Formats: sequence, C-alpha cells, structure tokens
Amino acid sequence: MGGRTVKVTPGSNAPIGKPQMSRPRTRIQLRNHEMILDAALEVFSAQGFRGATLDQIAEVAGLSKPNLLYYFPSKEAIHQTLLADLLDIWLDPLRRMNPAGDPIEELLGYVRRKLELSRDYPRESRLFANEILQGAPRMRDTIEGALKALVDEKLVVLRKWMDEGRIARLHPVHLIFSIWALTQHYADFDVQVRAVLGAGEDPYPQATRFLETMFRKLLAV
Amino acid sequence: MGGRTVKVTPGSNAPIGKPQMSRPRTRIQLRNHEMILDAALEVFSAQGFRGATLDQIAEVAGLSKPNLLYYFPSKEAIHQTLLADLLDIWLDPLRRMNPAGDPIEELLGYVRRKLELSRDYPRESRLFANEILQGAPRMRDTIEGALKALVDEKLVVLRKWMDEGRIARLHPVHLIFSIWALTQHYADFDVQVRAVLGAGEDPYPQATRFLETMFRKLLAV
DNA sequence: AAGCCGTTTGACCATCCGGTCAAGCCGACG
DNA sequence: CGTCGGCTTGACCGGATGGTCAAACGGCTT
Repeated sequence: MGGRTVKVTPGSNAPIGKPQMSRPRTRIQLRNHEMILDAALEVFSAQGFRGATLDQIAEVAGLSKPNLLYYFPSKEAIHQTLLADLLDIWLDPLRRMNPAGDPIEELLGYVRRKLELSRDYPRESRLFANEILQGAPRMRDTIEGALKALVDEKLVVLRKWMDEGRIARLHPVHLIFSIWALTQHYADFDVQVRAVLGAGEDPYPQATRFLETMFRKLLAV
Repeated sequence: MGGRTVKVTPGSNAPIGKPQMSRPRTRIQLRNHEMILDAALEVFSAQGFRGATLDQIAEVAGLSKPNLLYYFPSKEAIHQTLLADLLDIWLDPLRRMNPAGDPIEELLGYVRRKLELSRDYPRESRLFANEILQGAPRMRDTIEGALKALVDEKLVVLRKWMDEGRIARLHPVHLIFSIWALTQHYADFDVQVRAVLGAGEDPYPQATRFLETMFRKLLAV
C-alpha cells in the first residue's frame, strides 16, 4: 500500500466497528448474522413478534443478549430483516410462472413449487402468516406495493389464457388466493393437519396429489 | 342479630362475592362478562395472546384493569373462555352436514356456511388461527379430541358418497382441509386479500361464487 | 511480542405488565 | 333512609424484558 496511505477523518473511513447497518463484512459477522437470523426465525415464527424474547433468540443462537444487540440495533430490526428477506423467497414461485409455457402445466408448477415452499420453509410461512394475521403492521407497504404489482402482472397472463380458452374462465384473483390458501394451510396449520390425519403420517405426498387433481379439474376447459 | 340464624361457615354459603367460577348471576355481571369477552376477542384476535395486554382489553371494554380481574381470575382465564366458546360455533357448519341429503348440495352448503363464518366472525377465525399457528398450546386436547372425532365421523359419510359414485373420489381428509383453507383464508388474510383486490372491494360475493364453481367442478363425478 | 480493533459479556437500568389489596362507591332492599 | 353487599378503582408490587455500557477478551497484523 503506497502513497496516499492511512490518515482519514474519523467517521468517513472509520474502522468496522458496530455493524449496525448494511450487511456483514468479516467471517465472524457473517456467521453470527446467519445464526441470529436463523434463531430469530425459529422463535418469531413460533411465538409471534411480541411473544418472542431476545433472551430466547439469544439462547437458540448460542449467543448472549448483548451480543445479539451488537449485531442488530434492536429486536425490531431483526424482525424487519427477516421480513425483507422473506418476500423474495415467497414470491419466487409466482414469478417463475412462464407466460409462454403451457397454461395448465405452468399453473400446476406454481402450485407444486408453492407447496414445496410450505414443506421446506414452514417457519417462513408462519412468520408471514403471523404478520398478515395481525394486519401486516410492518409489511403493509410491501403487500400493497411489490406483491400487488407482481399479482397484477400475472393477472394479465391469466386473463389472456382464459380469453384464449386454454384454461377455464374463473375469477383470476380468487384463483391465486385459492393457491395461496391451499398451499400455506399445510405449513400454517401444521399441528391441526397432523392431528386430524393421525400421528406420523406425512401430509405432503397426499397433498401434492390432491392439489394436482383439484387444479386439473378446476382449470380444465 | 339474634339466634342461630345467620351464622354459616364462610365459603360454604357465602354471599355472591367474586364471580371467579362458573357463569354470571346478576345483570351487571352478565353485561360486564359480555363486554369483557367481546373486548378480549377484539384484542386477542388482533394481537395474539402475548401481544394483548390487560390494559388494552380493559380500555376496549370500558372498564378498569382491576375490575377485569374482578370478573376473571387471570388473563389466561379470559383467553381460555374465548377458546372454549369458539369451538362450538366453529364446528357447527360441519356438524350440520346431513348424511341423508344430496352430497353435492350438502358439501356446497358446508362451504357456504363456513365462508359466512369467515365473513361474520373474522375475529373468531383469527383467534383460532393465532392459536393453531403457535402450535395450539392451549387447544391441543380439543383438536385431537372433539375436532378429530367430528372429522372422523364425517369422513365415513364422505367415503360412502364416494363409494356410491355420488361425488368424485378424492382424499377425503384433504377435501376437508381444502374447505377449511379456502374459507378461513378470507378472514385470516383479510388485509392481503383486500390489498390485492383493491380497496373498497368486498371480497365475499366473488368468493362465494368462486368457491361454488370450484367445488362443483371438483366434486362432479 | 505487542498492540489494535473487532468481539463478547456481566451488571445494570427503565419500562411494561399481570396481578393484588384495601378503601371507597352505589344501588337494592328492608 | 340507612345499611348491607356487590361493584369499582387508585396505588402498589414483583418479575420479565428490551436495551445500555464499560470493561474484558482474543485473534490478526506488524
């Protein structure tokens, strides 16, 4: 390192310090950020925002509470981060529905991917459900913005498919609601599903077949 | 005070006093019990058990916090009472499905009644959803007991209808799950539904038609 | 080997919250 | 119209909880 070396006014190019903002930089920060977010997802999704405590999150993460607050400025901030990360995963299956593909197969593919999300990321599903249930106090903008925009975009495709007679004519928005409801139910109401089904039974293989049958019948012209 | 008249061992035939147990007796108790439960439903369904505070409930009910605890022994007890009352309303539509009626119409009637429940009792729906989401910590027994029993009873009817070729052959449990999911979605995810649908739009008339179409197609042999 | 700097934590604080209590209120009944 | 007993509440308590801070720790560079 030559020339214009080190001296800078403190604050402009200050040392790494408290990693309050933006994303982690060092290996340790990377690892701990991840552990905290994973622990927080575990606790928030199971207890809701107010039901979760920093002590619980810290314990699950294997850290001390002050250490948690070294990496995130507040409980609120951890929650916000989770919600922000969530939406990308969440909208991906819908985003991947291809307007140029075969309508029935594209919609069935969407249903299947959404159900796989419930199976593989139930905590994310429950975190989202908790948030919406309580009136989306921390996600209103996202719901009315990015989510609505993507839905509106896909509605155009659905209407086109209906106009072309390639799928049955249905209320397209409620068609999307039905996919959300049917797939998320298996994650959000897991205990009820398993209780009614009888212990030990894995609901997902049956659910996959059921939903495929259901939507084939529904969408057939 | 004369003679042997009044003396009783305190507690055995004591005056009315704190109405901790059983149901209200006086007019005031009746009214306040009702106001408290209504306020508690409002707050619990919107904030979850831990998110709700006795002060909020008291304010909504128009009473003071100590007064609340004059009528109910604890926050927990108020919640329990709500959950206990809930299940009767909740299972009623399924209970009313008549094994002797026309299969398609009986199932459509069940769907319709369940959707009306979401429309007319959204707070109850969200209270239930909150409870299940968090693993049903206060309802496990009821879910695995009364609810499962009623479902098992109705499953027999559904299987019979399928065996007789009067409705399509589907996994009967998942058929019931689909009814629960599709109807409760409109209450539990209300803000999302309204955000996507656009403000001011009443989702229920459309939902009613959509679900009728959907289940007619699904159940047709 | 020493020191810097990111990391970790024990101790502590203020607030919130469920719950208690003793005293005061007030309507019905004699 | 007084008093008895149900009804109401201001003040208070103890524990939980989000958040702070100064001091200690430790790994990487020099």
